[in-house]
Amino acid sequence: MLDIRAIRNDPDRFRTGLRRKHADPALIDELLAADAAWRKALTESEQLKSRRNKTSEAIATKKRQGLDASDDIREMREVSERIKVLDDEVRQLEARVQELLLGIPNIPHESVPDGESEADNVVVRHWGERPAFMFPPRPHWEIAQMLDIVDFERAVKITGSRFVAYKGLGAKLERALASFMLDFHIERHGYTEVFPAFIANEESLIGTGNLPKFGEEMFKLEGLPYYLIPTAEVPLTNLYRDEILAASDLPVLLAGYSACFRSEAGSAGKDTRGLIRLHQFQKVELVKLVAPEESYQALERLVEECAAILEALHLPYRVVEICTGDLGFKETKKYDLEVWLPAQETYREISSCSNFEDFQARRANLRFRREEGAKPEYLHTLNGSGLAIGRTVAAILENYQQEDGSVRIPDALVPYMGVDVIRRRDA
RNA sequence: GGAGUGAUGGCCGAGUAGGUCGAAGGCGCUCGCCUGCUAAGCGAGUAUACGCCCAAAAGGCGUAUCGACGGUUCGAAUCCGUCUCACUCCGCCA
Repeated sequence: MLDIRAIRNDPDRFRTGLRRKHADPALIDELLAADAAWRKALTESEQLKSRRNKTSEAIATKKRQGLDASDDIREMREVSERIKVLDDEVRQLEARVQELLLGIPNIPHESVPDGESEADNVVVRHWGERPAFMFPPRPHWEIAQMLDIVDFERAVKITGSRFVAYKGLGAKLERALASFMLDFHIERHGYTEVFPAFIANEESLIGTGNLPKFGEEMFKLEGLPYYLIPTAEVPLTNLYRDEILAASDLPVLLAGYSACFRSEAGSAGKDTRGLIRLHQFQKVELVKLVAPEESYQALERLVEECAAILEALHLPYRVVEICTGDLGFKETKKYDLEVWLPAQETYREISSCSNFEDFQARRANLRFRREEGAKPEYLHTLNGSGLAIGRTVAAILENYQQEDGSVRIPDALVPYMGVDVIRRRDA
């Protein structure tokens, strides 16, 4: 949520920001109109209330002195009627302002490269060497099927398409990756592990910016104001909702493992095979709550922390800076980490690291005090996937595959797997 | 799921035959005094949000807030209704 006062003071800055993001700058004018109407009604109502308060006191005084106050009472009866009508109006206008405010996207940071679409994103750097195969590399779903570590067909019986069941060493690989990533971030980067609920209420989803605009992308529980979380970002960011932290509490660094549920996945008919695009996947998510002046440095650091996992697993990747046109609803700046998938000969997003500045903090009322007695200020929130586990499995299967169909386990993962290679049962 | 109790300021806790209650008192905190140091003691201060005035800060004015929403009333922390949450007991359960 943007700062309404900042918008009143300098609407052009926000119109420009929205234009850069290819959002409609007229949203600002609509908001300002509603805001002006709200303030007008509010002022009128408050003036009447002031009058009523004074007169009510006068009535009390008169009655105590045994004087007649019926004229005042008759008059205030009318004033109160008018107040009731006005307050209805005020409530509606205020709700309108709030609704508009919740629907306006965040504006890009000045450092974000301009661009129309995904095609204009900027590759910042590459890491690692792509494996050279002496045979045509197989796509990960073929490898998984050959090794019998993911059951694509049977899983459909349980729920439907776009769900899978990991089996045997595939299931263990999922589990190993989750443990490995969590341990890595906790031990090396100072995160605190949080194991959150996978169901969140509407307030939480408004807090992170998933509601009110993106309800269609989530699974909602029937008859309840609850949703399956689309990412652990939701519970982690909301953990301190409506709280005022001390400056000494910052930065808050949270690492959480969760299943993530996305109802939109697959609607475009892309990535119909394999582990890339599913209605449920697991992910280790990193969330940072930081002082405003530190958030951009924290973002760079976050990218490195997520990249460190890929490096530990020796998976080639590149870092992409997202341009203004491809930036999402709530972020001011975003980097994607894309891992190399040899069978598709392409880089695929495996992590997304964003700064939201105070956009989520306003919605979730996340504040801190610089010092005892100081006025509370909104803090800045960031998050990054560290990493998406299904896509990491896919990347390991494809990058570590061998000609006979077996897959080596990255050294860093061997202690967690207990084996250094996954072979076919009949091999 | 059943029964009951409760919800007041950073915390504890008064206040219900409706009016001068943003709300006693205590604790905590801040500043000052006192004190060889600490503690104690003494004094003063100590909520938040929003709107308006002001170029802005300082400041001033106003409104709202005693779980939430709605009602009664000229006027509600106090009366009525609905809801939410917390706690206790019982039942069920991994």
